[in-house]
Amino acid sequence: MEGAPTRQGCPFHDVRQRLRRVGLRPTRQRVSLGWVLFAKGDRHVSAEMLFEEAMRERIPVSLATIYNTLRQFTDAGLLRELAIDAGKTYFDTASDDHHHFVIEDENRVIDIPGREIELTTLPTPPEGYEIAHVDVLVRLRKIGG
Amino acid sequence: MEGAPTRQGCPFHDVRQRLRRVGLRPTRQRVSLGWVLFAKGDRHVSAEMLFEEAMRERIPVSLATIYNTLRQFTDAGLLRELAIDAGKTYFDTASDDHHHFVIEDENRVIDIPGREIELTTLPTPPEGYEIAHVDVLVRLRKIGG
DNA sequence: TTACGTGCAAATAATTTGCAGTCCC
DNA sequence: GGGACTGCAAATTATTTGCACGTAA
Repeated sequence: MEGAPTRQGCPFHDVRQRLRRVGLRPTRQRVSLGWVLFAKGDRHVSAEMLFEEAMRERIPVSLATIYNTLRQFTDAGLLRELAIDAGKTYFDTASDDHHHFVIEDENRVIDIPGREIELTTLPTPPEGYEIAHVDVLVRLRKIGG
Repeated sequence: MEGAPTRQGCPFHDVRQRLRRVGLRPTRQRVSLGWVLFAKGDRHVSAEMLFEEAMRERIPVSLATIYNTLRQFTDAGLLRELAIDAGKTYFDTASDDHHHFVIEDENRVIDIPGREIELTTLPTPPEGYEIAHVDVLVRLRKIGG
């Protein structure tokens, strides 16, 4: 287990691997965006937010490519679409099993660690359907607000 | 219980009352739309869906008014906005405490009777915030689909 | 009467798409 | 080299808004 030659620590390398594994060609833009999204733990981003972050990081990428990339990553299972409020789409780095606080009016999303919420019983799906995923959104408001 | 003089049964009358109670003038359009929305049990509609239904029912109303009315009803607490998929807004007749099945790809929403799902523990909100509402979305996919 | 509502069309916002040029394998 | 990818701008889709006219209190 020790001294193995794998270089897990290199985020760029990891991202390339990850992209290849899901069948996406690791291009400059995808690798850079993947690095922004995956190298810093869980993220919740909208296209606009990711675009601004990319600008700040001097990553040369167009807004259209941001949209396309977010969709491709989502289709590939690297991201999950978060339905927070209609009108704007958010994406969540797709770790298994956690839910979200959403702050009303502000557009902030905060992870709820998986264990802090628990469903006792899952409902029976209608005939011919199976459960793909369960989303729990806990909407918050400012006290006194 | 029997032969009481209240006329609970008259949907139009009920809707007028209801609108007045939340401070909305019971105009022709609002009463008609309220009737469509509230007289038939729980509903999940998008603006487009409500508009088409109104057309079928020969209710003279413009799409802009549908949007305005849905927003006004929501602000007044008669409806609740449902975050299903970004891109399109759905509204839910705001009964207390139930959750939703959402069928992937199709845009269908089905109520989960309140009792069929149960949260054991609610997570602790961050300092200064309180829980306004909990939404549970159970996403379904066709078996074998 | 008079402020509030409604309809229409134009405006805005978010996202997608077509196509010419660029880059990875 | 050749097909996959990107950027730009134009197109599409969902929703909101401004303003003249209609209508409930």
